[in-house]
Amino acid sequence: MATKRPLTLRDVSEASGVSEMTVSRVLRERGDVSVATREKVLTAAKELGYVPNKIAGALASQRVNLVAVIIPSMSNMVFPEVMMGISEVLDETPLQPVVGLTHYKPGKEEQVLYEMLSWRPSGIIMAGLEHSDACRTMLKASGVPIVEIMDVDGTAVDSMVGISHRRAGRMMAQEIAAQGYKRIGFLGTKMPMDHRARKRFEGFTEALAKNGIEIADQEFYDGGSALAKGREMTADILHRSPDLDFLYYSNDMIGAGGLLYLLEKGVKVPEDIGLAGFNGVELLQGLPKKLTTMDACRKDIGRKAAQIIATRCMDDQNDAPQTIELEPIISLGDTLMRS
Amino acid sequence: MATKRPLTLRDVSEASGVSEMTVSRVLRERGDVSVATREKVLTAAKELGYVPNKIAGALASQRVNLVAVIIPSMSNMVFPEVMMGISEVLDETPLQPVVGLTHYKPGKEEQVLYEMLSWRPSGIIMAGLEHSDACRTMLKASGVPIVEIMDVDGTAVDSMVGISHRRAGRMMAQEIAAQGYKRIGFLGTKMPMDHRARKRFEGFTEALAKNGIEIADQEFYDGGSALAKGREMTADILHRSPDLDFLYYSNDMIGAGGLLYLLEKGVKVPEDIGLAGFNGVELLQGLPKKLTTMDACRKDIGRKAAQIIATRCMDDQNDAPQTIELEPIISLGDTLMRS
DNA sequence: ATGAAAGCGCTAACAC
DNA sequence: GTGTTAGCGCTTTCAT
Repeated sequence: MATKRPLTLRDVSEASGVSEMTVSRVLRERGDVSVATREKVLTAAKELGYVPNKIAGALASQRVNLVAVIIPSMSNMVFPEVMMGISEVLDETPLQPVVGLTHYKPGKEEQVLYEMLSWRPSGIIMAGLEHSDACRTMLKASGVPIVEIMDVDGTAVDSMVGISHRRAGRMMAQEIAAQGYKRIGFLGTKMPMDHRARKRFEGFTEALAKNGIEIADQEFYDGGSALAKGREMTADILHRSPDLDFLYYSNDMIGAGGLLYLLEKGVKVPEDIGLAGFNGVELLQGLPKKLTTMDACRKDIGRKAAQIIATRCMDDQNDAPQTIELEPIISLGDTLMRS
Repeated sequence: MATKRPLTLRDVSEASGVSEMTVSRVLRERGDVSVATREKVLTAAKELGYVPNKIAGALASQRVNLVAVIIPSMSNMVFPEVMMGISEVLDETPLQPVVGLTHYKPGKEEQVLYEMLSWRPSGIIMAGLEHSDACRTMLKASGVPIVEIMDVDGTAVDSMVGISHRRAGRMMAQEIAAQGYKRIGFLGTKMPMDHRARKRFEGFTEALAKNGIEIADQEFYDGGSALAKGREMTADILHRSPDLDFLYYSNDMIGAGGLLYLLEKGVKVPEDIGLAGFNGVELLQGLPKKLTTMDACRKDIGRKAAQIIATRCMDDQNDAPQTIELEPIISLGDTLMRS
């Protein structure tokens, strides 16, 4: 089987005896075409197995129905859910998401953005608000709608939709302080580039301070199975500070590990030690006790972001930049005492 | 801020006083260009914030360094790992992966493939061996290297790399029978389109039969949190068939749910009941007991598939189709007795 | 080492 | 309702 030249419109045109232009119209369902010619064209195209060349189409029409989605990672459960929200909305439009991963590295982010922009997407959805100057410049120069997602604690290039992680941290601290916990430990990741985790932590300590409480101890991890790390870190921090009465985890996975560990040890949760995580992952439904956590409205964020892009691209309404702040929802669970 | 026309090569050409052609050469690092002009061009390009238009570039050069990766889903931990293997290899080349999701629906698969082909990718990596006739036709007509991954029990359009799921099922059955378990239950998903799970089940029952054992009971689920479903299903099947002494789960997540449930109930695992799953997810590291499972070599599959595509695209060696069968590795864990 | 001309496969804009 | 013409922004090829 020789490597064959891919089929072109011209091939379909010749096979059907209709001009290239009309073939193009039929295939794009644009403009009026008589039923007879339409049939001829469709038949010819199908028989040949013709697949339109979007590269040429995009160049000619100056339109690419692609939305660049730039996120840190796909492996921690949080972004797949955002993606679902995005797809749900874009599926109703001719737009298609294309994702690029940054792995929380600013350098990679810049590179991925450049790469994406070189395909001239119709819109951009990007996680976070902190980007290099180069990124901001490219974004502004792109001339397409941009939505920064997940976070609203900062300044957006264009639109943003997310939650306030500072506020989320404060809310959880309030809840914990209100239940009378005093000796609080914080367990998180070692990622300096995870700005949202950082903001949560800042809000958390700030609200604790207002209640006259200081973080008693902290522990950070890096890589490996989060569930296993949650166990280890919990063991370590309690070994070092046995008098802790509450553990705040920066994500649900390590929280779940901690919970499993404490339960095995026979520690009474939440009486002896209270626990809380962040994110509301589906996994938690299957745990022996429901971990107290906070839902970051991930799917909703995806939906809202996609909606902004879609209306701006389709209706071509050059809308003003929007800011949508969603309310993180606390899920009390069974690992925090309730008065 | 008026919507600005995106920059073109011409803009850089004018700004630097160098012909478009030479600018193009500098930007692509092809052909000899004097250091002086090179500097001029680079400076101008950076100052303007020029981003090359790949659409035009691809059309002119008839080359698109994109590899289409078509997989069912990103949310069950198995494909993200395959993606890592793919990226790892493609990162060393000019090729870039672009993923499309089928959600285990043949109709969607066809649609996604068509969409992808219309961008004229340099290669295609596709999960599974069972595709509609339309898909096979498109694949063959595409004229680019194709690697079907995950499974080798069947016929590939071109190359394939994966494990034999039938064999994996047989291996686990052997192990279970060898340990003297007799009353075996199977718990899986309701997905008729998950051919690999089906093949594992077939191999499993076949090998059991050779040992004079028949599946004693089965249970299927559909949607929801896999961990929670694992609990429910385990409760249900044991309620119905209290005499079961082994449970084989079609994936590790429901297996983990079952394990957690049984441990809470005070059931002795693996003495009273043995347990096994499939896939070797990282999560398992944090469980109270290590679930017996089988590693499907997902990352390796990704790597090998990407290598095939890369060599065929780059070195342009029109290599013959390859078949690479990887060995699934059984991980004995603590939920199966060991003699 | 640099430039000019001719397309790549399609669609916008206009004829008819 | 259908066809013609002229590009889209690059790269290839060939001159210089």
